[in-house]
Amino acid sequence: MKRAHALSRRERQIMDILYRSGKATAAEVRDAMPDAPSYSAVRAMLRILEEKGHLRHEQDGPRYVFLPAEPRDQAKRSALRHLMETFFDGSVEQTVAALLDSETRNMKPSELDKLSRLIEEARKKGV
Amino acid sequence: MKRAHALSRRERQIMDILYRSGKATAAEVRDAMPDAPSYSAVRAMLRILEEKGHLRHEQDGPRYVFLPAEPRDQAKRSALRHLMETFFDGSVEQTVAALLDSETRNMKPSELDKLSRLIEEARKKGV
DNA sequence: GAGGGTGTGCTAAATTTTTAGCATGAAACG
DNA sequence: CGTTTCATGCTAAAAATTTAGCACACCCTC
Repeated sequence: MKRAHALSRRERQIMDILYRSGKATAAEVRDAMPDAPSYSAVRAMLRILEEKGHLRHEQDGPRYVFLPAEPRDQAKRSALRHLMETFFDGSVEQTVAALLDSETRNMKPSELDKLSRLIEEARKKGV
Repeated sequence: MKRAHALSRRERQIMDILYRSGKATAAEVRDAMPDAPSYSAVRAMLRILEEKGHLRHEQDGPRYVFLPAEPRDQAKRSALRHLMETFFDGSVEQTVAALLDSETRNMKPSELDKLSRLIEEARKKGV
């Protein structure tokens, strides 16, 4: 995620698949696509993304397994920041509010407890 | 944000500018681009995005002002969900934790208070 | 050994995206 | 009024992206 808008449609899709799964073979990447082209088209795109420096490959037995070049933590941070700036005026509070607002129904009390704890810890750190 | 990977590089960039600012003229969209092409190239892209149904225009005096076709709240929700699924295994808790982790230094106690309140409200709603 | 399945490297063509310029109209200015 | 500036609609070409097929290699089974 070197620059927010450096990737094309299919490139973005492939990178998201890799971020979600951590790593994947070309066949796995292809299986994760709702609108998958041919196997060789997927491989060609993976090669291009590697040339561009967005991902790398490792040998896994007879085949390659692909991983994002950028550490996941870093990519997370960038993605979060970009989302906040695009939709929430850069505000953590607004972002969290939207998260809680849209997902409340699915959260257990224990999860809410955890969040409270996280906030307490953040309070200590911030002082 | 009809489908997570429907937009190309420049299309994505333009939609993000519109979501960020709410609405913009072609000149304003262009000014917001770090790597802006010509004015007429920007207008051409805006026209294409409108044909595809992603945005609409209104007359504002002598010029058009462009707005996302999708309500901002809806787009927010979609974007949040997509981010959570891509980077946080779909977990609100993990997402919030990452937010707090990376932004703690910038948050005032009053903002943390507000978050605590939000969680309390979420707790009530969820029961 | 032959055939089938799976994998890679590479190439080029098809397709999509992006770009910019032209023609025209309206408004502002001297 | 003439000129300049700003705006739109439109077109086509340049550029980028995406696609798929070929040649080859390796492995397994019969």
